[in-house]
Amino acid sequence: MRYPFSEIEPKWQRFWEEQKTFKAVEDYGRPKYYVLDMFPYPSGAGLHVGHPEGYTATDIVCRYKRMRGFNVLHPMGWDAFGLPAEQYAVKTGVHPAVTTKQNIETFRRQMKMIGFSYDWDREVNTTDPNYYKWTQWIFEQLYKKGLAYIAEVPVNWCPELGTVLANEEVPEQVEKGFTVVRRPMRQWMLKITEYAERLLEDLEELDWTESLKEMQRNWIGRSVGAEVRFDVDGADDGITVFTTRPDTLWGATYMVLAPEHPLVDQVTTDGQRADVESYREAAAKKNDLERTELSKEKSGVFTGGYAVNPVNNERIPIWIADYVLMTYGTGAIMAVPGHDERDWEFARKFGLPIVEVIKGGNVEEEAYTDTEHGVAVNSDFINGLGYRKAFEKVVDWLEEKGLGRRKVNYKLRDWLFSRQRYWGEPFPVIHVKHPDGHEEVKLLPEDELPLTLPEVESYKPSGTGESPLATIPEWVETTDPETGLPARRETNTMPQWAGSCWYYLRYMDPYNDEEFCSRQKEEYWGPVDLYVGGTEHAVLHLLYARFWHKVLYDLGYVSTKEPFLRLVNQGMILGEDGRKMSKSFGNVINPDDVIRDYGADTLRLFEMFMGPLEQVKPWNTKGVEGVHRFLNRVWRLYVKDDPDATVAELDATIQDVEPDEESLKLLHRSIKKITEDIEGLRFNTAISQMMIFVNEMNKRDVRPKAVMEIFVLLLSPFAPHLAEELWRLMGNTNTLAYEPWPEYDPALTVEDEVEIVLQVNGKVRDKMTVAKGTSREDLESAARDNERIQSNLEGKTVVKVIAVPDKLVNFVVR
RNA sequence: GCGAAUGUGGCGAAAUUGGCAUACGCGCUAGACUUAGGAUCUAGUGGGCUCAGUCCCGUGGGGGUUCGAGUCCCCCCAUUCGCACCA
Repeated sequence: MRYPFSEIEPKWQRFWEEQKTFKAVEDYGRPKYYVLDMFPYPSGAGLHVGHPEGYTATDIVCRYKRMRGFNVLHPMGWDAFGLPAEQYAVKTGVHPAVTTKQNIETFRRQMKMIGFSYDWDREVNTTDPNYYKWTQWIFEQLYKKGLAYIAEVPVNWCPELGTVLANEEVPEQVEKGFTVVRRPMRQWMLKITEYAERLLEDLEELDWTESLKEMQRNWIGRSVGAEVRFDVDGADDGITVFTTRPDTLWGATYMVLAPEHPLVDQVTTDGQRADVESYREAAAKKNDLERTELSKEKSGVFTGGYAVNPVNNERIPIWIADYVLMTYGTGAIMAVPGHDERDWEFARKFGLPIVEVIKGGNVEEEAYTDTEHGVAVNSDFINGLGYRKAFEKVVDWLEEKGLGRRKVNYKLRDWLFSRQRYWGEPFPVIHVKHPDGHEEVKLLPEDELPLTLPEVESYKPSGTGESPLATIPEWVETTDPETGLPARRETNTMPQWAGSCWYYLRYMDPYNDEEFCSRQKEEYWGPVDLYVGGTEHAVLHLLYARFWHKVLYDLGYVSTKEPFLRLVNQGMILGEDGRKMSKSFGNVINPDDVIRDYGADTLRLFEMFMGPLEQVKPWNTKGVEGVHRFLNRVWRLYVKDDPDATVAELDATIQDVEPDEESLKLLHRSIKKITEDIEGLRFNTAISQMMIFVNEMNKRDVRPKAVMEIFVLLLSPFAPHLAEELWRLMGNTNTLAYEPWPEYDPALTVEDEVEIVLQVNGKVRDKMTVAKGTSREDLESAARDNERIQSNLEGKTVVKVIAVPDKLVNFVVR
């Protein structure tokens, strides 16, 4: 027999919705707790079982925190700009807003079916003009602060999609069979690099997993070194390189410029020009991916030019090679083949000299790069010094001579912030054409925002590399309201990341027409106390959002340096076959089916019971049945088993009696365990404890009502529908959502008697039960009286006795 | 190649500060109730043996520290994730 989940669940969902049980209201006197889920892109496929994993975890925490007296903010919304809806529009002509709306309705319906306690009155949608008005407004602040600029940059152009892609989007599209080529284009960029140091430093104070912080650190990629200038025939300013190993300057036997380096033309001699040109052309045709894929084999060409090594005035040849990237450092390096693996490979291939300047390895065999043990040789005034000292001495010397300076470099690059698409936020910008021919970028006045998306005939890319917006002259052509001069609107739109950079702020004050969020509300609700989402956003979304937050902080709009205090990545849920869930494997589990067959509470409970939240784990239908059996058992514990009953009645075993000692102890141990596990997000072990409680109570003929009532509260964050129903059954008239969370009595969580293990040489020989807190001495003498111990000690010499109260006694014998 | 994480029964997984390894669930075995069971309940379930014993082995492998190691230290191996010519 199954409990009637299909009646109970919709009933309580309706109740919560009608009563607005989970509406969050600013109540400035009460402590707040802000729990945030990464809002989804509402795809046409609907929710999959991966979504509810993190959402259930946060829902449990929210329901628990409410019972703990916190004013909980727990909102949901939609990251609804994006390529799939636009691609669909290109194919079918259906406006992306239409498909987006349908998809959102599906998502919302599915989420409500799982019983999540969101405050749906705070729902946000990044494609809503009332929302993106403020995305545009924040962009204007960035621009005014000098953090947004237009640059002609080589971009990843995808002809099939008719758009450029961000570096991080390239592999995904290439995998789908699209081609991606390099092509220079006018783009909006955001100066995230200006915040590199702070984005790195402030990671320290965050309660994020170490591996996540490490990913961000690697992405930012800080490295400390020096810039050094080399004199060059034909280049007045010489060539500046960045190096982290200025201590190896004496070993620099050649230089390498990136093929795109602006000085290549100047240093190239006529004799080498043809070779250099053809190499540069070949390099330009490759995208970043192809360049790295060919990394196994080094390539390059001699320019014919020479530079002078500033430390020893030796003439060294200048090469170009695509293993040097224009986008990092200065786009030029000094090559030290003796002590850099890449340079060593290159020197070997092209027969360039390799000089040892750090002692410790064999530079004929391989590059020696050990900075811990190596000692400088063949290096004039730093001979004999280790890395650190040599580094400092050389840099001091370079600075003194004006040949170089200390420098910190970052891998992080400025953020390519425009896309040639229709379905994104329009830039609130016009390009004013002045009579003298020059163009001026002007922001739209703030009171004219939002600049909404116009209707278009066709969603197809314009084909010129511009977005479909470029095909609507009546939208593009405008006049500057200030000067009356003709102007063009910006036809690029913002990338999908823009809307998700600040949505957590809008939830705090979603209907505000005057500001993106009132300062008072931000100070109350912010920062986010707990943020849960997938690892796929470990770097980009979280870095971009932190960047915007810091800018808003600098401008005085938000009160904290960081937006997300505690962050947890839930692990992916795999298919039953252990592979990633995918249509092509046919192993996708649909939450709707699970809810239909077993109910939402079962889905929630199983998602949490599978294992630790952060771990990757496979789905298992048998396991779903297992937790469903558990919930049925809970139901039977409380409800009279009467097939003819039309209304559920309390089971006769539940009696209003004084709880016995044993039940009380079980209850209080359970309260302790479950409370601590929720705080630590260890939902799987919290559920185990509930199972232990139920297994035990199942054996009883009499179940004290007071104990059984408290258990309902413990269960409620996990299986809220069932818990509400049982709560009502026990005579309560209101929702349990705001009942105080049960407290445990520490005295009832410890046993008065403990089992002591008796060991001889570390092997368990017997056990005995003694009063808790029995002293070492008493333990030892009791152990000596034990028969089995006596027989084991016979004929042996006791060398040592270890007695640990409440644990064990161990005799060490010879 | 670099960085991070993880390796425990047939499977998902537990195990405060080092102190009875395998809680809880799945699966499996046997039984009860049943016309029936893919319902429910009870018992059992790491491996081995000279098979009920005061036995031996056992947390990826090898060493070490300790009275005592899944847990601490060193060296390997495997898997997963991230980065990948970042000078």
